[in-house]
Amino acid sequence: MVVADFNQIRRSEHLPTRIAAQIGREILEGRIAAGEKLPTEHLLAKTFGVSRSVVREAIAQLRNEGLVETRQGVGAFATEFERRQSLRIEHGDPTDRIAFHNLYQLRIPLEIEAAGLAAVHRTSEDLARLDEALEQMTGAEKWTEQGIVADLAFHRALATATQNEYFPLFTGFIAERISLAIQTARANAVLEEIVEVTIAEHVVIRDAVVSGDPVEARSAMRSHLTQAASRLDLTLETFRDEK
Amino acid sequence: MVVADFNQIRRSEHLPTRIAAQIGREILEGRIAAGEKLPTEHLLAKTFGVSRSVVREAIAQLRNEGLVETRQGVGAFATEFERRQSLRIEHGDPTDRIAFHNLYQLRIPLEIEAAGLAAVHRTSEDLARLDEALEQMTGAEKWTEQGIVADLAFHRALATATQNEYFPLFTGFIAERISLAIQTARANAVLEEIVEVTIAEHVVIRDAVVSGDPVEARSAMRSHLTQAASRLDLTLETFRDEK
DNA sequence: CATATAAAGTTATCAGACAACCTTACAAGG
DNA sequence: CCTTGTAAGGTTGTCTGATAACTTTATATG
Repeated sequence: MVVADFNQIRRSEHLPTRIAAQIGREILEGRIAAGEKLPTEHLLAKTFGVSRSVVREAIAQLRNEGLVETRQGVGAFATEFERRQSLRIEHGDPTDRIAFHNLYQLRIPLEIEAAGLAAVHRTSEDLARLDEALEQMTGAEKWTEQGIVADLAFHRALATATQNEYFPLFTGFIAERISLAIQTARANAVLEEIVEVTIAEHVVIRDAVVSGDPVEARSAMRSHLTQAASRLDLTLETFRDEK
Repeated sequence: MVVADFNQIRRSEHLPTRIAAQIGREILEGRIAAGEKLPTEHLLAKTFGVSRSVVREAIAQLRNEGLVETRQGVGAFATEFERRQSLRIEHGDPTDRIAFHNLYQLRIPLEIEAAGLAAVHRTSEDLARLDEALEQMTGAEKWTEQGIVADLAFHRALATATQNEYFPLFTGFIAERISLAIQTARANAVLEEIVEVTIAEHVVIRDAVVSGDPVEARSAMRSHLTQAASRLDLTLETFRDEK
């Protein structure tokens, strides 16, 4: 399919989404103050020139994002600042250096804790998954796609081994973001050269988990993350609590 | 349409949200495979015993959360694993003891890290917010609603002080869940008696943040969390990394 | 003055229709 | 055999109008 570029035909995308975006902008930029009541659905429908269904769907979307709250028989209100708690994270620019740094900063304590908990709670199935990921890592000729997948699998297996469902949820989300950013940054070239080192670090973590030593597992994970960070030219504060 | 049919969904709270939750569960638990097509809106409406509008809103919600994708004229599909980008967490049973424990377990490393980072990066505005929360905490006669709000505000201010947008996002989300669970558990009676102790713990954290000592801030937060956990009859493993 | 009741306004839900879009099948023509 | 046109059917997107549920406010009633 190598044809002329007809993609220019901007098919108007999802009406409710566009309207939700517009109303959301009004709120975020303060033209609709926090706590203030939005116009009624009827009025919004008329001003936007669409049906009430579309407006309703738009409002539902905003409510889902935590930007508005609706009360039947009363109206829709812009959510107060303090209560805006949506865990929705926009797919921002993957090359955003600061966002990347912040994500990594968040990841570190979670992964370290996960390593410690995994060392205590891991089952034999967990250990099998860890070894499987390590094998795939070793099998990968270079640090290509497969290596990245294996890396994700390793950390996911570790998070699962905590026996705490929230760890795979959170760390998986973060790790995926990070690895995506790395991929788009084309840092692969750099990584290819140090596969052996990376694998060695993972093996240390695995051994600690196997032997059931949480302190050692945490230490191994900490050093893995800091070294990986330095390979990515990240500068991070890391604290080690004495005694 | 005259007869009662109690097999259908009870109308206690927002219908679309509940249906979205149910369909979402079907997807997350694999009963609807990734990439598979969902039943048509008409069919879903009939099986749930609601109108198509409600089903549409439910699907819109799921689409918002990145769990389904819709294509006009074709259908709605469960999104492939790789493309799922949002963190979806069920509003589970607040009294679920295990979920509560797991949430707390996740919270600990995050809050500790946040305390350390806050000690390094806090601005004067951050410190003002911390003190404001502390004042409200002190002002509260008993550990009532107001005290809980102040507690949340304190931890939110601390997370904001990290200058890392992800910390308030994640910790705020978790903390709110936890406090909700506590409220519903009617543990207020217990808490009322130890307000002074709780406030004192917060003051120690604040002082460490003010003096810019990350290690001390972490230590203070750690002890606050572990003691709060013991007041809630939670047993947690905590690891302190030696040197 | 307190309480009950009515009225009006708003969101929630329902029902049915048409529009826009996609897929498929099949016929027509090369 | 292959390509193209056409029709049909199914699905989501949008519209319209109505009813139910809920809240607030005003009014009447004792």
